Amino acid sequence: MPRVKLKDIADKAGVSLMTVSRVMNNDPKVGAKTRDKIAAIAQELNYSPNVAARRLSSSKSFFIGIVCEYANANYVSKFLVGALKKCRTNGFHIVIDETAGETEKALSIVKDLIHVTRVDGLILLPPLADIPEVLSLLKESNTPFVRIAPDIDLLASPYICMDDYQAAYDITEHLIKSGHKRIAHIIGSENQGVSRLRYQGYLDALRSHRLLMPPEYIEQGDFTYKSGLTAAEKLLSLKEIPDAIFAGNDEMAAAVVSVAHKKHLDVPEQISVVGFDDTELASVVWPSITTIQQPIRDMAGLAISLLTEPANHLLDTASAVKRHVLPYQLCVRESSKQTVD
Amino acid sequence: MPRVKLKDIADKAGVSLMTVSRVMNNDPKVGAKTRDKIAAIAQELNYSPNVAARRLSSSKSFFIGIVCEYANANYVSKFLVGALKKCRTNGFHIVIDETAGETEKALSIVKDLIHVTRVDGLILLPPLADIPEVLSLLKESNTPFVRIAPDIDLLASPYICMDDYQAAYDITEHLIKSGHKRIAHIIGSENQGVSRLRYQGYLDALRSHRLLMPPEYIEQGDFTYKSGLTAAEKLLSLKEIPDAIFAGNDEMAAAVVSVAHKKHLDVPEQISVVGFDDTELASVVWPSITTIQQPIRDMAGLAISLLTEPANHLLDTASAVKRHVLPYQLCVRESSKQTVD
DNA sequence: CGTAATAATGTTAGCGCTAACATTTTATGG
DNA sequence: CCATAAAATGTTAGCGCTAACATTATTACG
Repeated sequence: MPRVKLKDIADKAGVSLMTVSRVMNNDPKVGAKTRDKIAAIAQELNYSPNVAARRLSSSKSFFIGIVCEYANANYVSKFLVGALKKCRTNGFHIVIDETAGETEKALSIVKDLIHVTRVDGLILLPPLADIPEVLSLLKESNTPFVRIAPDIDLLASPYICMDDYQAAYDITEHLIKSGHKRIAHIIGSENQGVSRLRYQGYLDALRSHRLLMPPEYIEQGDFTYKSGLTAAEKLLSLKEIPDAIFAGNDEMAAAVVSVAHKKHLDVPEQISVVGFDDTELASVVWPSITTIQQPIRDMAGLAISLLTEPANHLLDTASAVKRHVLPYQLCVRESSKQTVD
Repeated sequence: MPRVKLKDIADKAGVSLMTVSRVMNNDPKVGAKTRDKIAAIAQELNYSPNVAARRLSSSKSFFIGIVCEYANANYVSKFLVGALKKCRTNGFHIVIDETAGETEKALSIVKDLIHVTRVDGLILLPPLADIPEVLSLLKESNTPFVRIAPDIDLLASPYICMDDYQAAYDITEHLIKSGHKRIAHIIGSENQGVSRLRYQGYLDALRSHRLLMPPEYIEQGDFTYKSGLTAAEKLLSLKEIPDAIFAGNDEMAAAVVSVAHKKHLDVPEQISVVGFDDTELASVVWPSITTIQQPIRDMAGLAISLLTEPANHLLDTASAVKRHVLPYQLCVRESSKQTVD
């Protein structure tokens, strides 16, 4: 069964194949009736365009580049899966490259993607969304790009993120509503915007519930397990220890659980622990950790849509929607006490 | 700078573009001199074929399918990165699909990949490498495929794996050479071949060093953190506790560390702990866990090579090399005592 | 040396699609 | 009702490559 092509649809509709091509590419100058008729036939015949032919005759490459720091970081892999799925349905392909920790490499990678691979669009994953040189290169070269969770120059490009502030607020409130009164927080890396947002969400949730924590309930971490251990040691050595700890991410939360066990504190009976990000770690350890799930796959899908669906005119700076905030999810697991009311 | 194409090379070499095409496709009927000359020019001009054109005019799809259980499992993501990298250099593209736990879906996914996406080759990741129905479907349809770490029907296709037995032997020997005398083992899931191989490697290493462990030093786990906790609780409650524990994977090793801490045992001073797989977890926790690193990216690269490089004649059952064993690496980290000699 | 077989290279016609331009149809307005 | 603009559709050529067949150069051997 040879695949159905434009000609087949054209014959069936009694038009030229060019008209069909126009419909497929959302060219506005096709009559409404013809358009509907053709769309219906295409649907009926289950047409899908031949990417190779399209690529050959158009000036597009149908490649989307993804640049990240470490390609096997957990969130990168989730992102990849989401991106590949979306691409599969619309004929684009993914090229991924990583800086492997050397931030300077970002510039040459992006250059290569633009000039050699000739990507039609680019996605910058954190923390690469915040390199000024890369941003200006992309703007100069007129390459459409989308950033994920950027922290600087928010008008430079469309970007996709989640509401870290609100999520932190919610998870703190979850602790409060479960009856906790002494809630500590371990802040993430100082130089990352999300750490501030999560901290602020925590503070504001407490304030709305008229709770006030002593300053020693706030520890500074850096998103690593080890920093979580240090912070937890301090928090759990206070005269009056917290009855809940909100760690800035899952790594640190896992460390808190580990220290609590060492001190023979039962989680969650004696102390609740919550994290952030819903990494693999959070569901793998025991007790599994209550956390905030970022919609990574959806972010990826949206990023690809923005770059590949012509309706989005990414380069039309004036009209394009810049900010896309996706919903998160609170995953209540075993590490936090359930509401008792 | 428009890309160099076959015609450019042909002109420069004074031959027809067809001859150049033949050289590019390793067609044997090209004279040796011409072949070398053309190859040199292609190299010089830095030619790379236009995949779209190739795809359009040949009968190949230049798609490789990857089927896995959970696309965001850690090893899958590493595999993907390796595969994408290799594909980038040879013009193939990846389509990934997942069964999401429903093994029955594997069959329909594979069917779809073969008949709708029309992949040129397929990669089955564990545990999907061991579904008899899928294997027979693939054989019937004459689709080249490669399996990663299969456990059944080893002649059904080429496959790529590492030497789990030898790696287990090595890591056990690492413990012995560091002066450990009482080494326990937590076996992985009963129904997975690798559990057996790792257990056997452990046993044989002990035997070569004339060590004998009491039967209570062997615990059965199932590769989960939780099963690791249970096993560790038992092992660390024995009258004479082990001075080292080799867990069948990192999840269980992390659980052992956690229980050891709870019992106020210092790792590695009082007890060494080693795992297997080198998952993210192993380097994230503290102390970081000594483990065996599987060469996942290389496996992916090799799998893609096997499927895409025509020299490999995968379908030529008689001649194809079936078994590819890739080297692993022992990653010595903080959780095991260093050799003192 | 000639002729048949074989090896090496060339020619032609598309693959399915889109850009660019050509043509036809429809709307607009005096 | 016709000229003119605008909208809708059609025609043509070619993107870079390969399959299939056509041709030419080389070798083998009686």
